[in-house]
Amino acid sequence: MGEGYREEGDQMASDRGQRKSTIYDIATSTGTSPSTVSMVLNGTWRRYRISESTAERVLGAARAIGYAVNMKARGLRLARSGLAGMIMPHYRNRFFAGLSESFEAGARERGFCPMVVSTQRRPETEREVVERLLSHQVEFLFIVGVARPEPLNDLCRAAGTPCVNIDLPGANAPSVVSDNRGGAAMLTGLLLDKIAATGGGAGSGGADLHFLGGVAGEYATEERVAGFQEAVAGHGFTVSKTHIHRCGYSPATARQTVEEMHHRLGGMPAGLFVNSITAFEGAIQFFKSLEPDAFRDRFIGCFDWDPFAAFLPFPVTMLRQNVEAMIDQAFVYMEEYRVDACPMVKIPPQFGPSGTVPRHG
Amino acid sequence: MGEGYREEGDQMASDRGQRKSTIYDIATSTGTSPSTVSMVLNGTWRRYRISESTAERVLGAARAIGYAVNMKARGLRLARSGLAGMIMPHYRNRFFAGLSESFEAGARERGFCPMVVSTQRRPETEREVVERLLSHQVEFLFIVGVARPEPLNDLCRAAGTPCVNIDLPGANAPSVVSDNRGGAAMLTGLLLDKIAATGGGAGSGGADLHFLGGVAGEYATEERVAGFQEAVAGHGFTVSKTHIHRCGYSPATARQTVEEMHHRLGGMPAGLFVNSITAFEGAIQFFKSLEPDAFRDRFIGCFDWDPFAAFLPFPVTMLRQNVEAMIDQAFVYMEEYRVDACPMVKIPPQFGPSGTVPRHG
DNA sequence: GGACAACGCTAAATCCATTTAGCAAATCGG
DNA sequence: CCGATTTGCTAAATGGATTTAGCGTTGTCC
Repeated sequence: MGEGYREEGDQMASDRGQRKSTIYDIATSTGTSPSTVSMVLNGTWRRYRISESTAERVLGAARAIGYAVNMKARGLRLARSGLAGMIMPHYRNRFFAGLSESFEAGARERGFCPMVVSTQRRPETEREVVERLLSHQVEFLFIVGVARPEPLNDLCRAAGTPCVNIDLPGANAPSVVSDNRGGAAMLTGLLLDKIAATGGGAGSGGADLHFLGGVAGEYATEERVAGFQEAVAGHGFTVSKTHIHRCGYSPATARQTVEEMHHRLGGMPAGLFVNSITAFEGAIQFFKSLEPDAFRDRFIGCFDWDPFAAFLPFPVTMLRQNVEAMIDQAFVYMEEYRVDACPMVKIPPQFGPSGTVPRHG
Repeated sequence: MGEGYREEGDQMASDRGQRKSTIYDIATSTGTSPSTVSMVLNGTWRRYRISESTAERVLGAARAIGYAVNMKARGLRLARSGLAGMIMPHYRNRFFAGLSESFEAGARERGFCPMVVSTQRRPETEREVVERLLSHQVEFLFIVGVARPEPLNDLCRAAGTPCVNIDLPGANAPSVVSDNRGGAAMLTGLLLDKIAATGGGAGSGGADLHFLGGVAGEYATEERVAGFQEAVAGHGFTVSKTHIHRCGYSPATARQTVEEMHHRLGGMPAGLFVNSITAFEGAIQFFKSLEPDAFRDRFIGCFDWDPFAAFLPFPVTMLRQNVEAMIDQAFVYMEEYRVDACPMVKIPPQFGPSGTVPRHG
């Protein structure tokens, strides 16, 4: 074969209607060759001594028909897709929504088209989506909030695609997580201070402070429990295992757990450390049934942030994970990616609301 | 040219390291041709009389090297990218988060890889992102919450890509929106009934019910104002323009507006219709400063839903837009897309929480 | 035994953009 | 006026998967 581009004879291919226009169309209509068109559109034409007048002619024709490059073809040729992938459990809280938006901004800044897909925490979906993204040749992949990211890391490695774990760490890729332990210790310390200031809290050496939510054995939960216990011990209290309720993340079980706790104690504890916004949602479902007075001198902390939770009828201290810093770090890891290096960094969370809107990108 | 696939002589191309594996690799390693491999991997091999044993051999080799099809190449050949695009303002509320997740589930069900990109309501970003998605050959595009979608619709039309507007309608593509007018009338009626039941509300023929938030001239706002007024009139009250505060969507201005209103009235009105969750966020910033008693026999409604807002220290009636139905309808429009038809459908919103988790996909 | 079908597979064109090697014409130097 | 250079552009290969047309071999049937 090798007839190159379309010759005279079928000039009017445009009557095929909705076919997308290509550089061949532009070449025919301007009486030039596809190479010329490609060079002009890529801005490399000066280097190949295409004349100013030809360049203008081509550019004009391209604009006239609203030409847009076919990234499929370009990507195939250049082995660069221009796609940046990220998977995450869902978008239904500020942490994930913020990660998503920061990622998109960062990807766009770097000239990629962001591709975020949610997987509803289903391992099978996670795997399928990663395979899909890889087959679309994403140039790197951020894996957010996956309990066991190693199989996904391996998939990426097999495809030669850099990846970074975010929120939950994994052994087979660089990981960026919140400083769960430090943050939990900080929040716990703050609650203990508040309790102490009101003169309450110490019953027979143990602090009247409970930990609610999370999954036993899960990285983030155990880190936070450790920070919690560390702070409790640091304040001179003994640590009681019975004060720690790893009841999962679902609002329903958190609600039930907090209700039972309330029943057992005959009222609210002096302090409550809630491990996530979803557990918090469950807790306040129960709180709703209590008198406002039940919260006098009671202090609640939450390792997550939501604008509405800040306006509840009792004081809540919220920890906001530093979404922007996490994403920035993830990009750094991605840029210096080597298959053999799997560092892990812990980003300190911050108190209070502060904006979740990412940098403009 | 035309040497087809790699001949003897460079069998060991695999020493090039990280190159992704192709059907040519499989063909060489199994002693077959790329065509055969392609047919086997696509499941069309029986139709072309490939023997069972060859098929097994090829399949085995593919699995062994972890072969994944290159969607770039396939897409180029088939003029089908397998990509489904959606743009939306952001993910920071349940409405958008829900749309996003429903879309992803629907796209996956239909065999597409979803590609959701947020544009922060910046028209320039919207345009850029749409161009990008089109150049990646998305097979259709959902455009969510864009004030003036027509230029984007035109871009899609030029590319021969079907698109559907969601949340805010546009003249140049099918549109799926909430029944803003009907929903607003429903919510307004409910507030008026509650007010009437407490015996309050009627001051010199006008209802003591205010409308807060939204942008003058914007489609959704004006529809909701119309529904609001319709219901007020329907209850036998005269409609007062001074009760309608289109103060935008930002929490800050909503807060200020509601504060001024409170000052002017010397207290809370009997009813308050809040036009969006962000305006609501601003309003409760102010409410926080009031005594709980200020809300006795006061009724608040919000044309949006958030799980936390439901647990505030005063009753709020929330309208939840029917995200799943909207996305379903959008897929229907997409499937029966014709460039000349631009229908619009209004999906009734619903009271109360109900889940935002989309169908499993 | 010769025509024909069935079988099992492959060659080659195609999708579109990129890029290197190189061709023909114009210009220049001497 | 001839060889050398510059100018302005094009041919053709490339990337990976798909798909139609068709090739060689074996088996069947009259």
